[in-house]
Amino acid sequence: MQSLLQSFNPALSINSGQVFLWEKHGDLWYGIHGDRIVRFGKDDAGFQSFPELKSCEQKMFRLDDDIKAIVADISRDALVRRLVKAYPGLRLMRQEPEQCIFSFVCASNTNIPMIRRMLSAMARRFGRPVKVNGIEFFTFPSARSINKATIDELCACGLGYRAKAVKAVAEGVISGRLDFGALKNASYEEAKKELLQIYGVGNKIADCVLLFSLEKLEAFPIDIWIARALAGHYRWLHEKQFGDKLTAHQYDLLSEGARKHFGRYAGYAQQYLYYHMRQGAGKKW
DNA sequence: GTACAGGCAGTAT
DNA sequence: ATACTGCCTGTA
Repeated sequence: MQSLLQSFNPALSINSGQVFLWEKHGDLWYGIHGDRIVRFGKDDAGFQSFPELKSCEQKMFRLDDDIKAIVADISRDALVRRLVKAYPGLRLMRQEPEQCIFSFVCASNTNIPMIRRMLSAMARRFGRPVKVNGIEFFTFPSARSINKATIDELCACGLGYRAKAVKAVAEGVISGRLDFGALKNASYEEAKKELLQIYGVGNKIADCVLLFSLEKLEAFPIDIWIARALAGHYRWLHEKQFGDKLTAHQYDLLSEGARKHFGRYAGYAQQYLYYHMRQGAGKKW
């Protein structure tokens, strides 16, 4: 178990587009995890959360997963088998549902530096300041505090037209219409259907939330990069050839095909494919 | 200037 | 049902 934590490299997870609010100061990585700041370093530095929370790293880094069994399962695919070996520090992380859904609603039609900018601005404005090692951080704002903000205030965080969607998510959480506890217990299909009801949440964002925060490891989010990977390496999944843009039908077809092919841990496989596609592909950060 | 970036909802077929 | 289009904002 401990060796897994030691082999974790936050930079890989950030570049795999699953978390956005991690930054490196000196030799240490700091991350915003909901209402807490977490700190991660190699060896002696270990892991710490502020305020302290027992077993926080087990949860965050999914040390409760049977990673051996998962890797064995997804390694039935030859490409994934190769990538698992190539990127040993890459891990799927377990996020807090609220931070996760707000993050990915902001992620639509933009890029990682912009997402980071938006989320940081929201935290600075609506989060709580916390000093760790003399560095000031801001916790991720609660749905309640986001809901109290006006559309204009959210726009001032650089959200643009996404402000309306962020507000809709906050209202969903406050009203109880969006119940993450219930979604965790529901099946993948049921939970996805519920998420798709929320304004601003489509196929891709729903799958991200399901995979990263609602324990649906079969979820297989398909963005432009995964679509390219599927077109390049898994052409047989396609009914016919198509370009970069994904229609709803194509998304469903590919997503279901991928879940069938990669199995119940398809989401893990997706992380490796995504990271691989971004390698040397003109990253802008 | 303009193309583009990790989608979405609204509208037209 | 399926395809097309506009959209905030920042960068190359």
